Amino acid sequence: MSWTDERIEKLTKMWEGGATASQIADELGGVSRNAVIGKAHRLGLKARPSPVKANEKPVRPAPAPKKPKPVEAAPAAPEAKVEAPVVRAAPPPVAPAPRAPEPAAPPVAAEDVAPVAPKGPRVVSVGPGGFLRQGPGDQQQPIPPAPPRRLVPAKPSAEIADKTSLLDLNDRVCRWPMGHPGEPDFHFCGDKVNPGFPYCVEHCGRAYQAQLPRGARRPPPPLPFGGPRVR
DNA sequence: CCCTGATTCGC
DNA sequence: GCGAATCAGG
Repeated sequence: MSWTDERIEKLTKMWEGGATASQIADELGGVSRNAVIGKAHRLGLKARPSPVKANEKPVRPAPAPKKPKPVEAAPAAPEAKVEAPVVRAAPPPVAPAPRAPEPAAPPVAAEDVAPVAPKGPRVVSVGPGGFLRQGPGDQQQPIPPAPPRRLVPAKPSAEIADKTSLLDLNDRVCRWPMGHPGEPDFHFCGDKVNPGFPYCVEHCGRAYQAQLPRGARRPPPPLPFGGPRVR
């Protein structure tokens, strides 16, 4: 298989959409996960939460037992890089994993994104689109989490006709997935986004409150309404 | 073990 | 440029 423009485009969109290399690989077909990653890097679109890359260590002493690297003389500058904790709204995956076995724990790792003071009285804020946000003690009857995977299409009629495909995604349309990738009628919501968010108002309502279904959820995600997701 | 992405390097 | 092999963390 060769990297045609179409395949590259699909790879790019899925990669940026948060799909894993494996998902992309067997979605494209004919390529391995490694091929996808390799291509992604060559395209210059790396930079995504890597499980391995989280901590940045200048470790490069003896990685290759079989393929030693000849010379690497680089006196590392004694610069301790302290990454400021980046606060961002937690985005559910654009392309839900069809193979994910458990409905539990979709995207947000609480310790990942919650350097926020859990103090304060009732906090009820209103998002740009008008949807309400719950405060810490404000455990409103939790709407069932409803992770993106078991959604029934909200618009039964507009299935094939004007569905928003992966390639139709842009910064102005809602990226909420409807159905499962790979299925014939899989598409995205496609409504106009709630400004500043990757989803429309309706799905913002789901995306940003579904994360505290369990009673144990103490810290509600920071949710800076100023500017999540810069892109 | 499974998964993930990153990197290397022969082709 | 490509991707298997490998590494390394979760």
